[in-house]
Amino acid sequence: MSFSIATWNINSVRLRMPLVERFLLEKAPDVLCLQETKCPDDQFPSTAFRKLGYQHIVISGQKGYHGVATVARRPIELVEKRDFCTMGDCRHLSVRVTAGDKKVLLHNFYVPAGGDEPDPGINPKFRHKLDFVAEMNAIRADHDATSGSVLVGDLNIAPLEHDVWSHKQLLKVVSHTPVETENFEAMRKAGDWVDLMRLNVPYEQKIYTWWSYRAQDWESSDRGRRLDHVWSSQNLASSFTGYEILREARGWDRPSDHVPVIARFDLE
DNA sequence: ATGGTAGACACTCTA
Repeated sequence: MSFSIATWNINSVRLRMPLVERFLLEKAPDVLCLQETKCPDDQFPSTAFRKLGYQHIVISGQKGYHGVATVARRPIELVEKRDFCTMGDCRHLSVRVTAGDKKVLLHNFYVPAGGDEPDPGINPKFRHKLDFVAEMNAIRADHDATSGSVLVGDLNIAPLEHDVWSHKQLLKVVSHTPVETENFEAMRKAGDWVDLMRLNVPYEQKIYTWWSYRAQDWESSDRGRRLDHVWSSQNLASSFTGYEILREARGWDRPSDHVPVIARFDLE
């Protein structure tokens, strides 16, 4: 059976519900993980999701900032909402979902952006980001014959040279500094995660999921970064059949600065 | 080298 998981930093789920509807109607993923919902739980647009067939909803939201939500066509069971760095931020939730012959533990992450100054000594937001990634070392790609793990989200780091429009020009820009990219890749490998978006793609090929709001013309300048990620355990990587970055969503009316990524699996 | 845009919420923060 086919099984698909989408991830999208929506930058206010209430404001952009029309875009979410369009996306779910066009692409119909089994599960959608949202980040930056900016919405307290009691104001989450659950009714709209249910009408679209996404009847199973797990949310971790707060007023004004951050917030993650996972919605699905099939039952999902909350596993954990973890408070990384004990800041009280809503930046993670994990659920369990059955797909074919596997029980999948699905993590939805929103890693701190880290501010502008890439110096943890003078910028507490950057310190927080590094601490958060360090704490993610505890999140492992657990799997056995009947289970697997997936980790998706806005991880706010573009780890590889061709995950940014200009490696050289971004080496001192938060999201692509060596301390971030090195710690990030070490953390991914420590957890035995497979970077599915790079699995069958040449190293030199550019991959972006985010384009700044500040560009005069995001499309022609195309100064993007790969900040959104889809990882899985080794056993699910062998069931992975491909993915899609919905670049066109960046050109929709009043868009998020991130676009959806949809990963597909074929399970027994 | 700089400043550019966007959203929430209530004036300034976060991204």
